[in-house]
Amino acid sequence: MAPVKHKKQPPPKGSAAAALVAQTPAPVAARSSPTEVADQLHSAAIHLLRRLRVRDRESGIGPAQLSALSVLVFGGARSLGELADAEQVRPPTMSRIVAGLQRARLIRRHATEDGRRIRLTATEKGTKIMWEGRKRRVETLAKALASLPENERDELRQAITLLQQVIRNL
Amino acid sequence: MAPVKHKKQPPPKGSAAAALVAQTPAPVAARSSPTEVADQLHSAAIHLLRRLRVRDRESGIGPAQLSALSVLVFGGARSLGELADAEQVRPPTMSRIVAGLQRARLIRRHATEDGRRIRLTATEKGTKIMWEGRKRRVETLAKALASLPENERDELRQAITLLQQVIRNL
DNA sequence: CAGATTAGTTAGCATAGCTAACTAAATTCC
DNA sequence: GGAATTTAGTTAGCTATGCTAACTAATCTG
Repeated sequence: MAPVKHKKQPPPKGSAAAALVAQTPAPVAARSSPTEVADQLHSAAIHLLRRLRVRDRESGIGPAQLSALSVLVFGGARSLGELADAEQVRPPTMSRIVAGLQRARLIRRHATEDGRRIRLTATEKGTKIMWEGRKRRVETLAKALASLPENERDELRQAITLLQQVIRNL
Repeated sequence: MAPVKHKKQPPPKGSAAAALVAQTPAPVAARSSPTEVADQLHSAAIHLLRRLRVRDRESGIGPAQLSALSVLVFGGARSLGELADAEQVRPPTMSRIVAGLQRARLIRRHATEDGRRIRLTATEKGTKIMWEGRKRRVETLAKALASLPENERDELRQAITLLQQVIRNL
């Protein structure tokens, strides 16, 4: 990707690009206080997803629908309320997301014995699209990851395991 | 692409929470193929931000406004177009975000010699709110991070450095 | 100076988030 | 057994964010 050159600019007080990732106070002696790690982690997560989002758009499905669908595809069938919980979203929001997914024939609703609840499952089409989307996303990331030497990639994987623990404690 | 086997979880009887983080194949012999690392990283980033979003709502500012404001506060003044680039968003979108921020007195616009461009700066109020928001966010994360033993937290910090490189290569 | 380019805005559309208020089914309780 | 309560989902209506297309205004180029 080209680094978007602007013709002539009166330097806006410091390169715009520099501030992008370095949204943290000072790059001084790197310490591991929870606060610093938290800050950098938060920033990194934001920028990571912002980049990947671009690929996701190719699916033609909105991010919320995509994420909900992924739960159904990779996590299996569940009710609307459960899906809302999983996505940390209110029931009315999930209701609309589900309606959209159904309209696009990516999921199906089934009745259950409990007449209030509905069981949601991914369709063939939904499953297929999900896998393709994951493939695109992961391809992009994997390409960038491939430039790391194996041992560093291994460190990263190790750290992700820790990160998953941290997230569960959140 | 490695067709990693997924077993469909039969009954979603398990708490919805279970599937939240475990949207990845199997906790089998952990390997470090770019694909697997990419997949887990992507999933972890999504869930991390989803949790932190909750705290962000307390600021009463939307996520896009908050993110744009953070660039101005921590990265310094810049033009609307630059801000749009930084946020990976189209100019019309940024135009509206900026309008909202201005309406809330969190930023100010200034004329430049180039009559087409505007210079955006955070106000006192905007700066204050941003720091408070960052504090809340980071507090939440830091608390979770604090439950890690120091050496693991150090590993994590180390890995974030790698991650930042990866993101730049994205 | 005329035309092309660049910066931002306006209009109009879709998705996603929320709360409040509703319907319908199941459960509780007298 | 039937009324009251609780639970699951939907509908309505608001705001915020994303987009493209089409516009205005300023600058640059030839």
